Amino acid sequence: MTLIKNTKPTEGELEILQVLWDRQSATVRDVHEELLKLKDSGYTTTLKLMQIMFEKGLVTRDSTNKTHIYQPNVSKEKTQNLFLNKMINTLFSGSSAQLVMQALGNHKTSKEELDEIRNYLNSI
Amino acid sequence: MTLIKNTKPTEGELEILQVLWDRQSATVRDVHEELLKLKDSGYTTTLKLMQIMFEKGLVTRDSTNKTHIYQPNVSKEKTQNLFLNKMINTLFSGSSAQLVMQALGNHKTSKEELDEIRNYLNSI
DNA sequence: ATTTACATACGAAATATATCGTATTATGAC
DNA sequence: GTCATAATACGATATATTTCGTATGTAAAT
Repeated sequence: MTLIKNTKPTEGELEILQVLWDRQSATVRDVHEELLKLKDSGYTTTLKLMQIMFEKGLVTRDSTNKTHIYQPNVSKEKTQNLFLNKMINTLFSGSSAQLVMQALGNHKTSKEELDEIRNYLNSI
Repeated sequence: MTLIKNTKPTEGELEILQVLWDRQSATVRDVHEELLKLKDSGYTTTLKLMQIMFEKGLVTRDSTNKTHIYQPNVSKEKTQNLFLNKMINTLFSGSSAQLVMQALGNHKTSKEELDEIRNYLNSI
């Protein structure tokens, strides 16, 4: 498969990326054990997914040793924006403000977080 | 199929729901014509999707006449929250504030919208 | 050297989703 | 009534994604 960037990761791929973003790098077993905390699945399932992600260019890996070591090859920020923009367009009529207010309104947000946002707003 | 609420709509289903939310109610042809502005696809594709959505309970329909009239059966707000929460959890470590700031930072947001958000923040 | 423990590779099945062709039916025009 | 038009129903195929079994390789322990 050709290395195509800006490809939207699937659900399963996102779960794996989460782990890689947290740890910087990890083996298939590392990732798999982390995923087991969330859901049941076989080891080879995780392996296969990570192999596919490698082919897609979503991750890199060091295969000098028997046990490969994987790293994310797309940034968390870029990926967040990819999904945010998609969502803003398909569910919020293209208005980020609408999304923001909806997000603030329905998820309990702490005073500290709200202050943080105010500061951020003023800095723009 | 059993009517299961709180089911996460698929991509295609979201596109259709968008149209229904805008218009309150619409025929398959109405929806299809709207979708054609976005992408190519056959009429029966749209039809089939809407039939499936009906079975899932995502939409209702009035079938007294030959041409059925469809209505959304899930609210836009509920659906927005479904996706927002999912996204906050899987991509923003559970922090809505993080999502909000990321959304404000990368999508161009107008002065007016920013003011609107400030007002909203103060009203909490 | 053989066994054991893990690792990768890879094909195939299972599942979810999207797409479309065709048969059938209803409606209105003639 | 017949024909043309347009709608639904439904099965089949296509595509994407996930899951797993099995073969195989490698390294360490015995």
